[in-house]
Amino acid sequence: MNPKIIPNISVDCVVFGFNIRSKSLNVLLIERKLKSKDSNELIIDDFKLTGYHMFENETLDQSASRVMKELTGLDHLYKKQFKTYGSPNRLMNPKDIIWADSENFNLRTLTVAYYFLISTNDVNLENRKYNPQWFPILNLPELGFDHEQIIAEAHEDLKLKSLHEPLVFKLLPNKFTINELQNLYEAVLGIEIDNRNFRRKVIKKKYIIALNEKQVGVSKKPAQLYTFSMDIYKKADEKSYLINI
Amino acid sequence: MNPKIIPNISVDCVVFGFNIRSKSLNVLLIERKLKSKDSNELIIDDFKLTGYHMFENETLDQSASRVMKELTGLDHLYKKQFKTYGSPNRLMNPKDIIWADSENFNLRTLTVAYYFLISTNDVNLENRKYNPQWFPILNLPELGFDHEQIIAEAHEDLKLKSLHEPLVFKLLPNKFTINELQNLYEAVLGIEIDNRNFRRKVIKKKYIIALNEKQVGVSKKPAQLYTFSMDIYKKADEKSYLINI
DNA sequence: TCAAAAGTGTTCTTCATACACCCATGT
DNA sequence: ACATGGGTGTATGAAGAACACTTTTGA
Repeated sequence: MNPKIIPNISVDCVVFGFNIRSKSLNVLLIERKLKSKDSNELIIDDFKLTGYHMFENETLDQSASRVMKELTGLDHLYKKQFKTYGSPNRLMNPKDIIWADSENFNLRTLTVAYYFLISTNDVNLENRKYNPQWFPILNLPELGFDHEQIIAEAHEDLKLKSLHEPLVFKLLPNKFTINELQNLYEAVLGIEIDNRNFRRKVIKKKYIIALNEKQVGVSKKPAQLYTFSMDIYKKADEKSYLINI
Repeated sequence: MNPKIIPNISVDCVVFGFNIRSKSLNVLLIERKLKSKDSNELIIDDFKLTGYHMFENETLDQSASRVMKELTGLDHLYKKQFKTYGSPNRLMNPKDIIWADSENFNLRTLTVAYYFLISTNDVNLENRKYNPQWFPILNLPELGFDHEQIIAEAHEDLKLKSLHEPLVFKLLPNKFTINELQNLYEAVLGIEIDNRNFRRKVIKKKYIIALNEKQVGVSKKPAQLYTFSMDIYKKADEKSYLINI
């Protein structure tokens, strides 16, 4: 038996992936293509986020995880519900109307948006349904629906949260170098950071642990590897209430 | 013509009000009462947030503002959509089921939660429909549905945001004293702050402006009044990217 | 004159900031 | 040997943290 769909509620997933080599923060998108019935001409050819309708018997978090698993094959990723979009005219541009018509879905759909964090290293996108592709957040293609806005707001939330929670480690492999962490902060926040000051600050933290390991397979001086311990972080409970208004 | 209701989508409003005199952060609640059909005995007697179904032709923000206006008579208040609740069993305790039955509403309802910020000074709750009442956030009564959780998560979001945005001024009257601002921070964050250090820090900010006015009608030394200028705040654009992990 | 809250200074320590060169490694 | 990115130290100034008493006012 198929689960019953809730027709006017969907989830959309903004998947953020940090690429260590290109040092860029990326978003995972899928193609939205539609050919005209008569002329066989492409009348829609852009990209969109992955999403799907919610089922009757699942929570919002479960809906999001389900969509994500179908997209990447991965489970148990970090996810954050960050905003819900429900304007009656959020899907009112001509392409969106044609698309909704062809897919037979309700234009008065409310969508609950999540973002997911992952290291692009940890995903294999080959041979996946929907053919998902990474795009740098600073160089996104044309997007359908209100997905450009959704991505922008996800990014804002990610920035804010990154400043206070150890979120960014979800965007790195388990083992990482200090410079990779710095590149990540620079990509997420869109700022430049002084390397010496950054190292000093990071190395001082007890929950960032130097491993007895170095990078392998690099054609230069291999860097020291570190890991992040959530346990130690939680115990330390470094709630520094810096009122920063 | 009546607007058409979307039966499975609602908004709920957490109204935070700071009370200058009691120095406490409060939440606005309404009674949930139901009498048994036979015995005339109260079978439900607790409190809940205000909320209502969304209409077909409005945005989520409009729904929230509408509910809020009906509750307090006030318009154009600061509001923030912070989370959406959609678990299939979020309304599964016996009282909730009885209530839903009596009110004839769908238990599989997704609710989009907002919080509002206001100074209790600026609201007059007398003779309002629903008889709303303020409760200190540290001393809430028994709450129906999942509203205790919703309030807790609203408070968490408010705490986090208060550290980085000039949100708290929405909880004060236009003119306020330094000590009132300090009491507010203490109530919102649940911390104690050193008065001398706090004054020094606050007075240094250009967007906190000393007025040529003092408190009136107090039976002690009247305090200097200040106001917050959003314009100056925005221009200053003090985005100090203190990474605080 | 008293009660109540407003207002005020200093020291110490920590942390952010700015800045430029040598080092270790694989090729 | 060389190219590449890894790794290091110091000085200055700003701001946080700790701490107790005097002042002003209305009643």
